[in-house]
Amino acid sequence: MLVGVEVDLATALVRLTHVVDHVFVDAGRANDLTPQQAQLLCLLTDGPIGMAELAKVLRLEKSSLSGLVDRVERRELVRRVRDESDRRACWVELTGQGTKIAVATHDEVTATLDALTADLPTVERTRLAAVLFRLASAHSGR
Amino acid sequence: MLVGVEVDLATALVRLTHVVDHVFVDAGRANDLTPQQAQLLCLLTDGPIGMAELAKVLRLEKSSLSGLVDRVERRELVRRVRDESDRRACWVELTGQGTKIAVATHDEVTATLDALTADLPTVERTRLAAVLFRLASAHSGR
DNA sequence: TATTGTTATACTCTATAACTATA
DNA sequence: TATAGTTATAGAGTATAACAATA
Repeated sequence: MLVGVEVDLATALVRLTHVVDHVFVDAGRANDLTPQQAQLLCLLTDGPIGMAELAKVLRLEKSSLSGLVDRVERRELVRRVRDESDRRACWVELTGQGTKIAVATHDEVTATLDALTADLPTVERTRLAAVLFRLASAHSGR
Repeated sequence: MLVGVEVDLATALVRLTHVVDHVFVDAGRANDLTPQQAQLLCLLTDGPIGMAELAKVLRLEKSSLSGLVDRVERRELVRRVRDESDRRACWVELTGQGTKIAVATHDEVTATLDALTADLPTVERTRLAAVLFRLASAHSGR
Protein backbone atom coordinates (compact mmCIF):
# COMPACT_ATOMS: atom_id res chain seq x y z
CA MET A 1 0.00 0.00 0.00
CA LEU A 2 1.64 3.21 -1.17
CA VAL A 3 -0.42 5.44 1.11
CA GLY A 4 0.52 3.37 4.11
CA VAL A 5 4.20 3.80 3.36
CA GLU A 6 3.85 7.56 3.05
CA VAL A 7 1.96 7.88 6.31
CA ASP A 8 4.63 5.90 8.08
CA LEU A 9 7.47 8.10 6.88
CA ALA A 10 5.67 11.28 7.92
CA THR A 11 4.99 9.78 11.33
CA ALA A 12 8.58 8.66 11.65
CA LEU A 13 9.77 12.19 10.89
CA VAL A 14 7.45 13.64 13.51
CA ARG A 15 8.56 11.18 16.16
CA LEU A 16 12.23 11.67 15.41
CA THR A 17 11.77 15.44 15.53
CA HIS A 18 10.22 15.11 18.95
CA VAL A 19 13.25 13.20 20.16
CA VAL A 20 15.75 15.70 18.75
CA ASP A 21 13.77 18.61 20.19
CA HIS A 22 14.20 17.11 23.62
CA VAL A 23 17.88 16.50 23.11
CA PHE A 24 18.06 20.31 22.90
CA VAL A 25 15.84 20.70 25.95
CA ASP A 26 18.06 18.39 27.97
CA ALA A 27 21.38 19.77 26.73
CA GLY A 28 20.14 23.28 27.36
CA ARG A 29 18.95 22.49 30.84
CA ALA A 30 22.28 20.86 31.69
CA ASN A 31 23.87 24.22 30.84
CA ASP A 32 21.16 26.40 32.39
CA LEU A 33 19.70 27.47 29.04
CA THR A 34 16.23 27.34 27.59
CA PRO A 35 15.98 25.33 24.35
CA GLN A 36 15.73 28.55 22.36
CA GLN A 37 18.79 30.00 24.04
CA ALA A 38 20.64 26.72 23.43
CA GLN A 39 19.78 26.86 19.75
CA LEU A 40 20.91 30.48 19.49
CA LEU A 41 24.21 29.88 21.24
CA CYS A 42 24.94 26.78 19.17
CA LEU A 43 24.44 28.80 16.00
CA LEU A 44 26.85 31.46 17.23
CA THR A 45 29.68 28.93 17.68
CA ASP A 46 30.36 29.40 13.96
CA GLY A 47 31.04 33.10 14.54
CA PRO A 48 29.06 36.36 14.89
CA ILE A 49 25.80 36.64 12.99
CA GLY A 50 23.71 39.72 12.18
CA MET A 51 20.27 40.17 13.69
CA ALA A 52 18.54 40.03 10.31
CA GLU A 53 20.16 36.75 9.35
CA LEU A 54 19.55 35.29 12.80
CA ALA A 55 15.87 36.12 12.53
CA LYS A 56 15.74 34.42 9.15
CA VAL A 57 17.56 31.29 10.28
CA LEU A 58 15.55 30.96 13.49
CA ARG A 59 12.37 31.99 11.72
CA LEU A 60 11.53 34.56 14.37
CA GLU A 61 10.03 38.03 14.09
CA LYS A 62 12.69 40.65 14.68
CA SER A 63 11.03 41.72 17.92
CA SER A 64 11.03 38.14 19.21
CA LEU A 65 14.72 37.91 18.43
CA SER A 66 15.40 41.22 20.19
CA GLY A 67 13.96 39.75 23.38
CA LEU A 68 15.80 36.46 23.04
CA VAL A 69 19.12 38.25 22.53
CA ASP A 70 18.30 40.67 25.38
CA ARG A 71 17.94 37.81 27.84
CA VAL A 72 21.23 36.11 26.98
CA GLU A 73 23.01 39.46 26.75
CA ARG A 74 21.75 40.31 30.23
CA ARG A 75 23.51 37.14 31.41
CA GLU A 76 26.63 38.24 29.52
CA LEU A 77 26.67 35.18 27.28
CA VAL A 78 26.55 37.28 24.10
CA ARG A 79 27.09 40.91 23.18
CA ARG A 80 25.77 43.17 20.43
CA VAL A 81 28.38 44.85 18.26
CA ARG A 82 27.48 47.81 16.03
CA ASP A 83 28.15 47.37 12.34
CA GLU A 84 30.35 50.36 11.45
CA SER A 85 29.50 50.23 7.76
CA ASP A 86 25.75 50.42 8.48
CA ARG A 87 25.14 51.86 11.88
CA ARG A 88 21.54 50.67 11.98
CA ALA A 89 22.66 47.05 12.01
CA CYS A 90 24.46 44.98 14.62
CA TRP A 91 26.20 41.68 15.02
CA VAL A 92 25.66 39.21 17.83
CA GLU A 93 28.72 37.42 19.15
CA LEU A 94 29.53 35.10 22.02
CA THR A 95 31.41 36.37 25.07
CA GLY A 96 34.13 34.24 26.65
CA GLN A 97 31.70 32.74 29.12
CA GLY A 98 29.09 32.37 26.38
CA THR A 99 31.54 30.46 24.22
CA LYS A 100 32.21 27.99 27.01
CA ILE A 101 28.53 27.32 27.53
CA ALA A 102 27.77 27.28 23.81
CA VAL A 103 30.49 24.75 23.07
CA ALA A 104 29.49 22.57 26.02
CA THR A 105 25.87 22.60 24.85
CA HIS A 106 26.77 21.94 21.25
CA ASP A 107 29.05 19.08 22.27
CA GLU A 108 26.34 17.55 24.41
CA VAL A 109 23.78 17.73 21.62
CA THR A 110 26.22 16.18 19.15
CA ALA A 111 27.30 13.47 21.58
CA THR A 112 23.70 12.51 22.35
CA LEU A 113 22.77 12.34 18.68
CA ASP A 114 25.89 10.38 17.83
CA ALA A 115 25.09 7.93 20.60
CA LEU A 116 21.58 7.65 19.24
CA THR A 117 22.89 6.61 15.84
CA ALA A 118 25.87 4.61 17.08
CA ASP A 119 24.23 1.30 16.20
CA LEU A 120 24.02 2.18 12.52
CA PRO A 121 26.79 0.90 10.26
CA THR A 122 29.05 3.67 8.97
CA VAL A 123 27.78 3.26 5.43
CA GLU A 124 24.19 3.63 6.56
CA ARG A 125 25.08 6.67 8.63
CA THR A 126 26.73 8.39 5.72
CA ARG A 127 23.81 7.75 3.44
CA LEU A 128 21.34 8.82 6.10
CA ALA A 129 23.17 12.11 6.61
CA ALA A 130 23.09 12.80 2.89
CA VAL A 131 19.37 12.06 2.59
CA LEU A 132 18.44 14.16 5.62
CA PHE A 133 20.57 17.08 4.47
CA ARG A 134 18.82 16.98 1.15
CA LEU A 135 15.38 16.96 2.74
CA ALA A 136 16.26 19.83 5.07
CA SER A 137 17.78 21.90 2.29
CA ALA A 138 14.88 21.35 -0.07
CA HIS A 139 12.51 22.93 2.39
CA SER A 140 14.68 25.70 3.78
CA GLY A 141 14.37 27.68 0.58
CA ARG A 142 10.65 28.17 1.10
CA MET B 1 37.35 10.62 8.80
CA LEU B 2 34.99 8.90 11.17
CA VAL B 3 34.49 11.93 13.38
CA GLY B 4 33.57 14.09 10.41
CA VAL B 5 30.88 11.66 9.39
CA GLU B 6 29.37 11.62 12.83
CA VAL B 7 29.26 15.38 13.06
CA ASP B 8 27.51 15.57 9.74
CA LEU B 9 24.76 13.19 10.75
CA ALA B 10 24.13 15.06 13.98
CA THR B 11 23.97 18.33 12.07
CA ALA B 12 21.66 16.82 9.50
CA LEU B 13 19.34 15.64 12.27
CA VAL B 14 19.27 19.10 13.82
CA ARG B 15 18.54 20.80 10.53
CA LEU B 16 15.83 18.34 9.61
CA THR B 17 14.27 18.77 13.04
CA HIS B 18 14.15 22.50 12.51
CA VAL B 19 12.28 21.99 9.26
CA VAL B 20 9.75 19.58 10.76
CA ASP B 21 9.22 21.87 13.75
CA HIS B 22 8.19 24.60 11.36
CA VAL B 23 5.89 22.33 9.44
CA PHE B 24 3.98 22.14 12.72
CA VAL B 25 4.19 25.90 13.21
CA ASP B 26 2.78 26.51 9.74
CA ALA B 27 0.11 23.81 9.86
CA GLY B 28 -0.95 25.04 13.29
CA ARG B 29 -1.11 28.65 12.20
CA ALA B 30 -3.21 27.73 9.17
CA ASN B 31 -5.70 26.25 11.64
CA ASP B 32 -5.38 28.99 14.27
CA LEU B 33 -3.41 26.83 16.68
CA THR B 34 -0.06 27.28 18.38
CA PRO B 35 2.47 24.54 17.57
CA GLN B 36 1.92 22.99 21.01
CA GLN B 37 -1.82 22.99 20.55
CA ALA B 38 -1.39 21.47 17.09
CA GLN B 39 0.75 18.70 18.51
CA LEU B 40 -1.76 17.99 21.26
CA LEU B 41 -4.73 17.88 18.91
CA CYS B 42 -2.89 15.64 16.44
CA LEU B 43 -2.16 13.17 19.24
CA LEU B 44 -5.81 13.10 20.21
CA THR B 45 -6.92 12.06 16.72
CA ASP B 46 -6.12 8.49 17.81
CA GLY B 47 -8.70 8.75 20.60
CA PRO B 48 -8.94 10.10 24.18
CA ILE B 49 -5.77 10.06 26.28
CA GLY B 50 -5.36 10.45 30.03
CA MET B 51 -3.57 13.48 31.48
CA ALA B 52 -0.77 11.38 32.95
CA GLU B 53 0.01 9.68 29.66
CA LEU B 54 -0.26 12.95 27.76
CA ALA B 55 2.26 14.56 30.08
CA LYS B 56 4.60 11.64 29.52
CA VAL B 57 4.26 11.65 25.74
CA LEU B 58 4.61 15.43 25.46
CA ARG B 59 7.27 15.49 28.16
CA LEU B 60 5.56 18.26 30.06
CA GLU B 61 5.13 18.84 33.78
CA LYS B 62 1.59 18.08 34.81
CA SER B 63 0.98 21.75 35.61
CA SER B 64 2.14 22.80 32.15
CA LEU B 65 -0.23 20.29 30.61
CA SER B 66 -3.09 21.56 32.75
CA GLY B 67 -2.62 25.01 31.25
CA LEU B 68 -2.28 23.73 27.70
CA VAL B 69 -5.48 21.70 28.01
CA ASP B 70 -7.23 24.63 29.71
CA ARG B 71 -6.59 26.88 26.72
CA VAL B 72 -7.91 24.46 24.11
CA GLU B 73 -10.81 23.46 26.34
CA ARG B 74 -11.75 27.14 26.70
CA ARG B 75 -12.03 27.22 22.90
CA GLU B 76 -14.16 24.05 23.06
CA LEU B 77 -11.73 22.02 20.94
CA VAL B 78 -11.32 19.37 23.66
CA ARG B 79 -13.13 18.37 26.83
CA ARG B 80 -12.07 16.69 30.05
CA VAL B 81 -13.97 13.54 31.01
CA ARG B 82 -13.78 12.12 34.55
CA ASP B 83 -12.54 8.56 34.82
CA GLU B 84 -15.27 6.74 36.73
CA SER B 85 -13.01 3.95 37.92
CA ASP B 86 -10.50 6.43 39.45
CA ARG B 87 -12.18 9.71 40.12
CA ARG B 88 -8.89 11.57 40.55
CA ALA B 89 -8.01 10.96 36.90
CA CYS B 90 -9.50 12.31 33.69
CA TRP B 91 -9.39 11.74 29.96
CA VAL B 92 -8.95 14.40 27.33
CA GLU B 93 -10.96 13.99 24.15
CA LEU B 94 -11.66 16.03 21.03
CA THR B 95 -15.01 17.77 20.57
CA GLY B 96 -16.73 17.74 17.18
CA GLN B 97 -15.15 21.05 16.21
CA GLY B 98 -11.84 19.97 17.71
CA THR B 99 -11.88 16.83 15.58
CA LYS B 100 -12.32 18.87 12.42
CA ILE B 101 -9.41 21.13 13.23
CA ALA B 102 -7.23 18.28 14.49
CA VAL B 103 -7.76 16.23 11.33
CA ALA B 104 -7.17 19.24 9.10
CA THR B 105 -3.94 20.03 10.93
CA HIS B 106 -2.78 16.43 10.91
CA ASP B 107 -3.54 16.12 7.21
CA GLU B 108 -1.61 19.29 6.46
CA VAL B 109 1.42 18.14 8.41
CA THR B 110 1.36 14.75 6.69
CA ALA B 111 0.85 16.27 3.25
CA THR B 112 3.73 18.68 3.70
CA LEU B 113 6.09 15.98 4.91
CA ASP B 114 5.03 13.65 2.12
CA ALA B 115 5.67 16.40 -0.40
CA LEU B 116 9.06 16.96 1.16
CA THR B 117 10.00 13.32 0.61
CA ALA B 118 8.21 12.87 -2.69
CA ASP B 119 11.45 12.84 -4.66
CA LEU B 120 12.73 9.77 -2.85
CA PRO B 121 12.21 6.40 -4.53
CA THR B 122 9.67 4.23 -2.74
CA VAL B 123 12.32 1.77 -1.63
CA GLU B 124 14.40 4.55 -0.11
CA ARG B 125 11.36 5.99 1.62
CA THR B 126 10.45 2.67 3.18
CA ARG B 127 13.96 2.11 4.46
CA LEU B 128 14.19 5.68 5.74
CA ALA B 129 10.96 5.30 7.67
CA ALA B 130 12.26 2.12 9.27
CA VAL B 131 15.56 3.68 10.28
CA LEU B 132 13.98 6.83 11.70
CA PHE B 133 11.41 4.86 13.66
CA ARG B 134 14.16 2.81 15.16
CA LEU B 135 16.13 5.90 16.18
CA ALA B 136 13.07 7.55 17.68
CA SER B 137 12.04 4.42 19.56
CA ALA B 138 15.51 3.77 20.92
CA HIS B 139 15.53 7.12 22.67
CA SER B 140 11.90 7.32 23.80
CA GLY B 141 12.51 4.71 26.46
CA ARG B 142 14.86 6.99 28.32
C1' DT C 1 0.18 8.03 52.98
C1' DA C 2 0.47 8.12 48.01
C1' DT C 3 -1.30 9.65 43.66
C1' DT C 4 -3.88 12.63 40.16
C1' DG C 5 -4.56 16.81 38.81
C1' DT C 6 -5.16 22.03 39.72
C1' DT C 7 -3.70 26.61 41.38
C1' DA C 8 -0.31 30.31 42.38
C1' DT C 9 3.68 32.44 40.86
C1' DA C 10 7.48 33.86 38.06
C1' DC C 11 9.75 33.71 33.81
C1' DT C 12 10.53 32.90 28.95
C1' DC C 13 8.84 32.95 24.24
C1' DT C 14 6.25 34.91 20.52
C1' DA C 15 3.66 38.02 17.46
C1' DT C 16 1.64 42.64 16.12
C1' DA C 17 1.96 47.42 16.04
C1' DA C 18 4.21 51.62 16.86
C1' DC C 19 8.50 53.76 17.26
C1' DT C 20 13.72 55.47 16.75
C1' DA C 21 17.78 55.91 14.25
C1' DT C 22 20.21 55.47 10.14
C1' DA C 23 20.38 54.95 5.06
C1' DT D 1 11.07 56.95 1.94
C1' DA D 2 12.97 52.55 3.20
C1' DT D 3 15.40 49.57 6.33
C1' DA D 4 17.49 47.67 10.92
C1' DG D 5 16.39 47.12 15.18
C1' DT D 6 13.83 48.33 19.71
C1' DT D 7 9.87 49.07 22.71
C1' DA D 8 5.08 48.34 24.23
C1' DT D 9 1.64 45.17 24.87
C1' DA D 10 -0.83 40.90 25.20
C1' DG D 11 -1.12 36.22 25.35
C1' DA D 12 0.86 31.45 25.26
C1' DG D 13 4.16 28.07 27.15
C1' DT D 14 6.88 26.22 30.96
C1' DA D 15 8.62 24.84 35.61
C1' DT D 16 8.51 24.76 40.81
C1' DA D 17 5.97 24.61 44.86
C1' DA D 18 1.86 24.29 47.40
C1' DC D 19 -2.66 22.55 47.38
C1' DA D 20 -7.27 19.64 46.87
C1' DA D 21 -9.52 15.43 46.11
C1' DT D 22 -9.40 10.68 45.77
C1' DA D 23 -7.16 6.15 46.42
